[in-house]
Amino acid sequence: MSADTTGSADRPVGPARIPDKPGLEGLEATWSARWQEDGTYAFDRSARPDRVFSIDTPPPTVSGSLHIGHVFSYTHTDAVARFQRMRGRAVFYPMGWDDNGLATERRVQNYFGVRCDPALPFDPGFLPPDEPPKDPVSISRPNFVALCHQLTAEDEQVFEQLWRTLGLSVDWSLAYTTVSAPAQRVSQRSFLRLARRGQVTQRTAPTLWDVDFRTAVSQAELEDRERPASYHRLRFPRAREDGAVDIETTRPELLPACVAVVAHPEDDRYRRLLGTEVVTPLFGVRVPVLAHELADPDKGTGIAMICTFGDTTDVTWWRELSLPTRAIVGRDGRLLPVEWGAPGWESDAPDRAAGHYGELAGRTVKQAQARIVEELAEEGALIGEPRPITHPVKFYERGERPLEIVSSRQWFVETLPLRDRLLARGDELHWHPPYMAHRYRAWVEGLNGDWNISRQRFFGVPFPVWYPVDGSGEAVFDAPVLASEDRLPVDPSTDVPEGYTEAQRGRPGGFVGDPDVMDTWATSSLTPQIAGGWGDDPDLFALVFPMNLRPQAHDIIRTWLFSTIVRSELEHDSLPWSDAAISGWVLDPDRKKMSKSKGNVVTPLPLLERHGADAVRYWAASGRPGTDTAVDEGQMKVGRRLAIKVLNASRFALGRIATEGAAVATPAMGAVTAPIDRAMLARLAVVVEEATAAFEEYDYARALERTESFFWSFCDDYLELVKARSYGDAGEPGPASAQAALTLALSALLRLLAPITPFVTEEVWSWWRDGSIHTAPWPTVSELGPSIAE
RNA sequence: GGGCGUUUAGCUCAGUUGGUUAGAGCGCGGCCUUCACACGGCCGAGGUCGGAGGUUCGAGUCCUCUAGCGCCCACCA
Repeated sequence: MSADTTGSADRPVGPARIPDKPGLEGLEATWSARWQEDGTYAFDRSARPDRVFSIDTPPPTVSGSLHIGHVFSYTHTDAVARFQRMRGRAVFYPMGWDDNGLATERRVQNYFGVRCDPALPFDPGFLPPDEPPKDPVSISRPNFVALCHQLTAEDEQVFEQLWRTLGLSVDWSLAYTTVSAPAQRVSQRSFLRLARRGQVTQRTAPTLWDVDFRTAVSQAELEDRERPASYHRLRFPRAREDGAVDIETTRPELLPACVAVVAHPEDDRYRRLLGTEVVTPLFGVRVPVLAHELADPDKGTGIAMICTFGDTTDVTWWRELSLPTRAIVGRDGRLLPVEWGAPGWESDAPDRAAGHYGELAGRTVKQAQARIVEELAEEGALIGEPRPITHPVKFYERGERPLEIVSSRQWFVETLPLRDRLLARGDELHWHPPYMAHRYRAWVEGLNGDWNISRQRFFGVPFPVWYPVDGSGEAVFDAPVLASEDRLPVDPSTDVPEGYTEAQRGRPGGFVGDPDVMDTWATSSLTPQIAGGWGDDPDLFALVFPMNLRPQAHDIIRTWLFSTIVRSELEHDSLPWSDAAISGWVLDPDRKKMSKSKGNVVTPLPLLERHGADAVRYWAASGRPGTDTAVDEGQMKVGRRLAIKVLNASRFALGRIATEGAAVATPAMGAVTAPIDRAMLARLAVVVEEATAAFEEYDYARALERTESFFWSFCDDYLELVKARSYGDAGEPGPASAQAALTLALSALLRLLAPITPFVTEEVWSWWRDGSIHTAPWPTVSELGPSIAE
């Protein structure tokens, strides 16, 4: 910065600092640099705990570009942070980057044209190709992870620059990333503590599985998509009696995995069949006819085939009816080989079963379905034509093919036993707006399984766990060796458990590392602990935790907000924060949801360049809490006009109240004598009260609306009157009262607007005041004069 | 199937315990370039507040029912 910023005492005061033609251009660069230099937003660690206001800032995923939705919700948080800071709070406002996880892997794959092959050895001299080649280059896991770190570091620079341009008042010295060593340490420490208390356990269980990414996913990452399907009516002969039952299914390819059929206990059509057996067509497998409440008499023929596993209902039936497992879908989504006649695969006609199944094995489920329908038709087991329907199918939210359910070994956080406690925490949390609490409650009440935190991926926080290898070379998964907390973070693929040497890796009598990484939410759910230095900086953590505010958008209530409450409940027996402020979505100008596939994503940088940060912030702050808001350049133009008005009105007002070469003095109490001035200040006092109350409830939009409304009438009416009075019209009160009132009003108005439009208000403040407006005290009614409050 | 939100001027939205002729901005029409502001100012037209019923002296605001839109959740036979 130039010399005039080095010390306020040397700067000229009064009107000399006011430019002749004030403008908005360049304010972002000037003031963001100045704030950084002055440490304007630095967290004061010496503050008493009750003076701290801590914010659990959402760490944006850096694998991709920021879109306007980020600008929208981060502006809301920033406005609240600025208000609290001016209220005298020591604001703990960090920024995090979520660089951990599958999103980063995908970006690295596309950006560099590489693919991770964990079987390859590390290549210390590897350099990525200049241009992504047509066929991806296979590289080792350590090389792949290095590229992930490299690219996310570059992305983070770009993001930080955007946030500075937007004017976020974060303390950049507190920045963290979710894949950094400290974050991994926190994540692994929490995992180990849960594991030692039995709150995270490992088990082999039916797992939601994405066959393209070849990883488990959790319930929170599911979404339903409407997909076409067909009811196929299959005829199952009875095993010992004459007759048959017809069963409709949309997944005939799972017939070889059928382990039972099920009807509702009250369904008279099937009651007499309960306890008997039927035989699967083609495969000749005898399966029992069972009763279960979940069987819906109105769906299909009212009797359903239970397969391991076609959907989550199958899992429920399989578990509650204690059924055997006949798994046929592999991790790649293709049908596994099966030895018909072997234990578990008994058949009345094993050779025939093997013949039919031979047509299916190795095919994808889709191909297998087409083939088995032909076989069923040839056998005469398919009754009538398949009947097309449309129904909801579960997908991984990032996936392209329907999820399968495969049995696999995974780590689970035991969330189901916590349900009641989690509901109580949801009631305890202050939601803004309050109705957002319903989404959390609906989610917790609908939980149907524990939280699977294992992912069969590469870039993420590894499990700090090894397994002994027995004499025959098999890993003993039931006897995990947990890392000790004092050596975290560890990577079990390169670090060695205590008591072993690297030479024993993978050898009989030796050990193997857990190959998986944690779900990205397993780490993101610890952002209050990561940002607060849990375990590493106990004084800081005690100061900031539990945090005051979790700001986030409503789409991740079931993931981030929920999982953060789970972790805090298990680790600290408390809420992680007292308040949650939930932002809406940004819609495109036609009020459609933005998505990459639709190509309607709006990027913020051109808008910031065109309208200025204050204007974009104004648009964002006009969107009420929790309300979906359309991108509206018209609103940004209004914001820009407001910012320009602030410049010009302030220039005019300061020209009236300052004298050449002298500072603008704070008016003496009682200096405002004229009724018109007192009336204006009285109205302003109401605005101060309303804006303060609104901000305290995180309603930045109401605060802005009240302030802005007053500001325009102040300009249009009051300033015009002052103009007339100052020009010496007869019979008007003298200028002293007007000058005092102008001073008080301008000062208060600038501070009321400062959380929303930080650049222009700081600029004007600098014309006549020392120090930053953003650390100036929030306006009060009493400062406007002793009698105004009445 | 259950739940939440929303419906006010052509458009985007305010309207906080029910109270005089329902507000703003954009857009539209008109006027104004003299000393804060043309990246501007001023003036104007424009709404039976989704629909039906109810409570009340009085309803955009409260209650019941109902319709449209959006979203969340739910076991996909």
